[in-house]
Amino acid sequence: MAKSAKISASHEPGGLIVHISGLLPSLSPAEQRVARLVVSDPAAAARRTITDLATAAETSEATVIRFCRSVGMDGYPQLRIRLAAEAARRIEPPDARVVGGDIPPGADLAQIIATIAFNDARAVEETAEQLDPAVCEQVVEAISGAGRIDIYGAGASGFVASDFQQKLHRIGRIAFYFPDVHTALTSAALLGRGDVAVGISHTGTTSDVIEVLEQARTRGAVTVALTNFPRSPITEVADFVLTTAARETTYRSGATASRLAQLTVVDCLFVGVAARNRSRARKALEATAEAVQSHRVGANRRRA
Amino acid sequence: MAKSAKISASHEPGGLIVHISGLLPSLSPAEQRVARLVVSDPAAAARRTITDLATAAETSEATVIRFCRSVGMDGYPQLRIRLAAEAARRIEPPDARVVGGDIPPGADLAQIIATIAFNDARAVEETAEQLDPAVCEQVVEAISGAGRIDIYGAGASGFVASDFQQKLHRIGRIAFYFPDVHTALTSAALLGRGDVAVGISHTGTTSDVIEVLEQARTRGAVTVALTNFPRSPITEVADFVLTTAARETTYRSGATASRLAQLTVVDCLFVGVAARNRSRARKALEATAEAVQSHRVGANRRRA
DNA sequence: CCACGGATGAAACTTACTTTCACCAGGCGT
DNA sequence: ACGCCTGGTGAAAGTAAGTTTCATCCGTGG
Repeated sequence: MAKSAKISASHEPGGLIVHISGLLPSLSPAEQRVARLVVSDPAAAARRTITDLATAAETSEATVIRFCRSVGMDGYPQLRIRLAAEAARRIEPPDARVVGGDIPPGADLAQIIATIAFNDARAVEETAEQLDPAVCEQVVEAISGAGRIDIYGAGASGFVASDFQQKLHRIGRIAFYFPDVHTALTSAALLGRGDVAVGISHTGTTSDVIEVLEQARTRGAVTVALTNFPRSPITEVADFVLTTAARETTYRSGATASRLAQLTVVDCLFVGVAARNRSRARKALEATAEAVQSHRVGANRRRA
Repeated sequence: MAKSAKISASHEPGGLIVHISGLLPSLSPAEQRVARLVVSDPAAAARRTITDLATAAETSEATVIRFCRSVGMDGYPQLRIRLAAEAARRIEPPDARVVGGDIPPGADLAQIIATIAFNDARAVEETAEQLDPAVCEQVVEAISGAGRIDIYGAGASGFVASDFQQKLHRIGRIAFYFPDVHTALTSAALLGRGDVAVGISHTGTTSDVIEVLEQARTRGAVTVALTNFPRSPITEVADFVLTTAARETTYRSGATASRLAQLTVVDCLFVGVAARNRSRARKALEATAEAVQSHRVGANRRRA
């Protein structure tokens, strides 16, 4: 009988499988049969019931239990769980993800999905990593104390601008979004010290947005730019620059990754502002949530 | 009736945890208590016995079993094993990241940013993982061959709907987005066989969107739902159901993670459709890009 | 107010797991 | 060679875990 079982069992380093095959020779014949089954296909073993496994190993349940104890487990259920975990962990490698930026012409949908998700998630993560908390802090402060917040964005960035406006509005801040240049310019002309103007442009070259931001600045408002390119023209008219980190390659997947990155930044600012005044923000949010409640039908329910 | 409903239950790719949190709202109160325990700490749950878990969730074993069945498992042992496997796979969080859904009151901006980005990125990844390529394929096919595509979405989901509309429009598909119920209903009434209607609702309970989708369906259009909850009412009026996997916790970070997830799905569909006819799509995209060129100022340049 | 249907837990029941124990085979001292 | 000991083993008993059934409760709508 393996006397060392107890000892090494408590340690049981690296993988459980490795551990088992290590002390395989020290096991009794019947236990070895069990061990071999387990080692050769941990996942399958995890799925079996003790009786099942015993039968497969041409032995009795009692021996399986003994085997469990021999390898340092409390009992069969524990072994089962450890086995499942082990098996799951070693399935990873065969994940041939399509990491390359572009999508090959012959790609099937599954590949497309994987690629897009990868890039999108990446854009979000990398954006967060390079965001300067200090700058964010200042922007949050400016917005928190602003008399009024104007948000500009054209085309795709317009959605983000609009989203930001809605968010701020929902927590009781006075925010506006202008889809067209003329009303935006008009509004910017009315800004003053203590107000904030936010300009969103992925490329940083959208003349409409730049123009409006410039106008706002000359009126004394704090200007904030959100763009992917830290040296683009829009940064020249902004007091604070926040950048996204989407590395769009082709037109193709196009705006989405950058959109997500922009939304993430907007969300950070929003939460930052909301966090400054929890109770007030919470109250406002609850009120707005309640307002749309009547437009919801009976919640999720069991299907037959 | 949503064909994919049953499938998605048995399909249940991606993460089991994600899957569970998706149908959390469709569970009964007692089952929800169990679900929350499981989701919040899968590894711990895997270690518990059914009686243990039941006690912790302040309910009976019977309810735990019911919960197992509700999420598509045969019984408790299977759940346990899957849970263990799942937990093992997500060895991810190496740093003391604030992975828990919520942001602590005292958090500073850097923490907030990290948390948001983490959750956002996660939502995107997990959404992609659980997306059923087969369903996507069918939706892409329907859209590719559609005479006309109507897209509905209210509030936050409206942005996504609008984004989708714009994307499809840019590659030459005839797509419409309606911000209000009445025009949407009017339009839906004019749909017919060969047309496609897409309804977007995070909760899946937005009555306006459901109503419009239903209308579209009775007119013979193919209906597609995009929601976070596979058993929500909207799925009952959809021929195809696509789900996102954002596990929003509190109001707080609120809509953003789900928004990103929705956009990702939309992007996948878009690319899928575009891929069906590369040259035509490329040409359309180039034309539209050129159109806005005059609104850009001299590209990125060195700062003084 | 009652009928209805879903949600729920107590208890009965089944299955899985664990322990006990008797048996067997081989080693070994006499 | 004979008993006697020892570790390995499975049958069976015992215990705990998981599953089903069913009566009850509670909110909903007629």
